[in-house]
Amino acid sequence: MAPVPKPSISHRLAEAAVALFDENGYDATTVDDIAARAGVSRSTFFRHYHSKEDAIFPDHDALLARIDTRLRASAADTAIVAITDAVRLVLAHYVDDAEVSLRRYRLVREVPALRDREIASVARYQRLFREFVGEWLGDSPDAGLRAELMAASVVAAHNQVLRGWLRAGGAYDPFELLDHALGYVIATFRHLEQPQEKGEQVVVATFSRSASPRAVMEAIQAHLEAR
Amino acid sequence: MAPVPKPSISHRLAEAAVALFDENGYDATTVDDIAARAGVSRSTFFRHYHSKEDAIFPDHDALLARIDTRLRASAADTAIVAITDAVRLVLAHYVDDAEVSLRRYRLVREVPALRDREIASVARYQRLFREFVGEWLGDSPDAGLRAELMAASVVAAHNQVLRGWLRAGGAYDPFELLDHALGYVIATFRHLEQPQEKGEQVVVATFSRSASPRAVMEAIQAHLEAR
DNA sequence: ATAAGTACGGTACTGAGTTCCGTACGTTTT
DNA sequence: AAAACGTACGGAACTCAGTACCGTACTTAT
Repeated sequence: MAPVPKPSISHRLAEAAVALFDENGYDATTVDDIAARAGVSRSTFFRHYHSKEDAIFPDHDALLARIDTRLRASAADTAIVAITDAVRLVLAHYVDDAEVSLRRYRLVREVPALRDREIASVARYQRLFREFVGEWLGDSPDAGLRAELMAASVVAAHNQVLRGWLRAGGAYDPFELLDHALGYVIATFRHLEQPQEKGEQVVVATFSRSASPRAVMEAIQAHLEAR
Repeated sequence: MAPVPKPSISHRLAEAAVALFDENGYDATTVDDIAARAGVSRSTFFRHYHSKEDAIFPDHDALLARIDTRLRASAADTAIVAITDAVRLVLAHYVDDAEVSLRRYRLVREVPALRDREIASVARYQRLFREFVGEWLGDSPDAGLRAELMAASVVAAHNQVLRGWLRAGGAYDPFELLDHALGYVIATFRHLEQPQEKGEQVVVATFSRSASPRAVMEAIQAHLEAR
């Protein structure tokens, strides 16, 4: 006999949860309702998901693990590539399941408890990036601060692109925007990281055309003294 | 008669909560315990705090309101000053009540529910900064992205300084470190904001001394075409 | 065939949070 | 002074999330 394509109980529970949340709202839906709709008992629900919220965020842990291995698999000189790849991995995770992502987005936007949960999840990604960047920067001066800023910026860039895509109903390909945003971030920190190797570079500055020669000279002098 | 210095019920409840959380842990402390210790009923607790967690974060709303008014009270050309002031306000709020902040930090670090709550609170500050910076930037290109990045960076800088201070047990004055971190952030974005007035500026670039003339020419051409 | 492991159902319990009612106290109105 | 009113608290009853425990069916290894 052809094996019946029996969907796993976890999937049935997740589907039941989303459907009921859509129909009746999050608060008005009890775990009993979800379990009943999925055709299982309440006990079974809590065996598959540790909480009612978990039924909507079933995959953050798995994705975090993938990000972690991706980051650890990179050499020091490809850290930026690794981070870019990792962020692209996260965005792809949403885009690949656009249907689910959009439904969840509408839900998360309305239910404070879910929004807080989402924010907490994002913080875990940020923490992962921070630790990775921290190791990458080693014990250079301000390494902790720079790691924090880079991680926050990378995550913020991703979130900005993702939110725009979600608000637009997933109507376009967000990866070019992501590359643009990440390029922005990388350019930002390249400016800051470059002074590290200043001895190897030509010092350059930008001035208004209207600036007086004297102001230009003062700025150059200030810059030379500051390095 | 001299009026007895009767502490408000809210204060008594907060003190009772913190004391019990310290003694028996967060999960092992029930709302009944807190109310009993404060000498009131369970009903009264929930009239003063909407949840058990609220008893530890009694002041985020008030601080958010202060930040909001501080930001709105600033003109466009002093936006950076306003943000710096606002962040300093937040840090001061922790430093002024060092005792409470440190106790809460130890607690929040151990209880996942409280940690998530704290993260969610931070996100609200970030949202406030983002909206402010967004209005400040108007509809310049990439305004949304830049606002997101600036807000995230400012908050990250603050958190990095605050966490270091908390980990050190509040043993030093963190405001110089905050100024340093914020200076870092401001310098970062100053580099990026300058190209805004590109029409009024001389286009300049930085190259390695080892770069071939051909590579330099290609980069310049790419830049000119991109603007 | 027996033993062990796993997955599910069912029951009972704790505790957070809500709703509603009653009451005491102080303030205003007439 | 008496009545009307608003406010703050106590208390009871309720819903529901989450946990602990036990029993049972079904599968797999030995």
